[in-house]
Amino acid sequence: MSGSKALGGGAGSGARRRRTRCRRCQACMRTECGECHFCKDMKKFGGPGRMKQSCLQRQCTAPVLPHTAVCFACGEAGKEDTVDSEEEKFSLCLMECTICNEIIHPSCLKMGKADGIINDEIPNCWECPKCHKEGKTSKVRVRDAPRLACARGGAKGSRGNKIRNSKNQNQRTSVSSSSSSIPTSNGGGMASSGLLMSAMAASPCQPSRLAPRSQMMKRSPPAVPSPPRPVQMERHLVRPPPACPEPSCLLLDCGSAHIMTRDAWLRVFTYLSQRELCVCMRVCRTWSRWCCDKRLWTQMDLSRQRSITPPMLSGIIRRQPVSLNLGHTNISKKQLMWLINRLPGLLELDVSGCPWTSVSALCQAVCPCLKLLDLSRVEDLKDSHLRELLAPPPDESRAGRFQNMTELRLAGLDLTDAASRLLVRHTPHLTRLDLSHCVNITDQTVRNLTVSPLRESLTHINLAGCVKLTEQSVQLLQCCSALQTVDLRSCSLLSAESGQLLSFPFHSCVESKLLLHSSFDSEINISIYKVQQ
DNA sequence: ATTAACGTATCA
DNA sequence: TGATACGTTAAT
Repeated sequence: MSGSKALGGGAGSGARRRRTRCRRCQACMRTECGECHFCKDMKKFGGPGRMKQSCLQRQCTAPVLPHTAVCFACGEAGKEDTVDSEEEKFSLCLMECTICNEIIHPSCLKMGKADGIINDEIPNCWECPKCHKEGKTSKVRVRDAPRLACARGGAKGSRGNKIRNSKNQNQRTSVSSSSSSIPTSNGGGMASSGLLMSAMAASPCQPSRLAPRSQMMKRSPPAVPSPPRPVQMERHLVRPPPACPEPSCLLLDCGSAHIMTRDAWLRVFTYLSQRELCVCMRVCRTWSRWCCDKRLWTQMDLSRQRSITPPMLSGIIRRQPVSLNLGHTNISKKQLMWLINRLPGLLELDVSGCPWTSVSALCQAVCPCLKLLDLSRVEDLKDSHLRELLAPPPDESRAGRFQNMTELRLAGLDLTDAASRLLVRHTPHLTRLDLSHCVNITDQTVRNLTVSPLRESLTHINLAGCVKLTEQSVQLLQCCSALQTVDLRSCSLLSAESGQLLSFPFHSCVESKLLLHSSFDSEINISIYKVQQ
């Protein structure tokens, strides 16, 4: 059956309108990847065209009401473009209720608009005052979660179907995640709502109430107390915020705009820690939006968090970091897969100290942008796993999935010399390589690296604690023309003199330092640094 | 008329 | 329960 027949039983507004692309978000602006499951199904990519789904990289983050949508009360379209103030714009835009599906101008409501609960993640989406007053909120939240969540679809069919529908929705934003709801660390599927980042200690409020709307400078609690959180929280689609969160200024009680514009506030916010940003998010709805600006969250560090929770995951997606540290967490495979597939702009990922059973999620990920991957001390990571991770899938003759990686950290792994051949073959742009404390690698690894094109690109190499390395390695490293830093500390077979063999060949090298120190009486540690002016 | 793809039914 | 199929809607 089609979604068009999805009538709100007792909902009053009739057929639910199907949402459509905004055509403006980053996802909408992308071209089809041609590689994902859904692209491969498309006729244009040689598939049968049965699935009829959009490319996974092109999942709209802000699906809009169709432009044929009209107000249930007055029959007219959205008229927000005819006015200037935020307040008036809201009154005259079309809002779709996630519970009864009714689309209406808030100004056309007889009962007043202040008790509606706006869904910040999707344009023109709220729980209308009528439904809210009738107390439908929490019950519906559990059972009709799909519609609440993604503002698409949702026939009033059987309960089971509704749950499954939500899954379909979420699958659209993942490549191969087996779970659509936000996964819990134990692999379960329970999700929670909101932007909360409990990992960041402070919990930003869910700024979804209308009532404090005209008093945004005040730190005020929500005017309407939140309904008690249901035991099973809704599953929903997590969307990143727009690139420049609206509005552009704060409105004061008198109706004029506060002298500090969004851009000015954003400059102030750049001086705050992530913890402080979370506090600011509780001030008001506008600040909450502004503080979600991804420019404030380019780096997110959740390392050593005891558990990675669904709110943390949605918080990460909302902020779209460029650099993400998940080192030494208990993140599950499902969670990692869910995350990675929703962070198309991720450049740096740290999963050091996590179990390979979780990290193996990367084997199914599409992250062509990734520049830095830290796999140090990943539990049970072997050569074969590295091959699985770096090599292209067997059915494709194309390049590996980390072709553009420039920095790889493999410290403390149980790798052999075979691993270096994988690096040479599948990470051709590597400039920084950390193999420290890989105690099984030998001179052969250094030979493999230095006879390959990597010889020209490697600038930093860490071989500290590789106890099988001999002076041969030191000699081999001499032919690396771009090398700036070599760490050979704790290589117990190397003598102080062998360090001197490493004469840096580049002209820019003004000084090479040979640091000798001894952390253990029985061991000579050599560290050689090139110091550039 | 054509294309894209949403939302739900159904399969495995 | 995840994967797949497909009628139908929205845009052009």
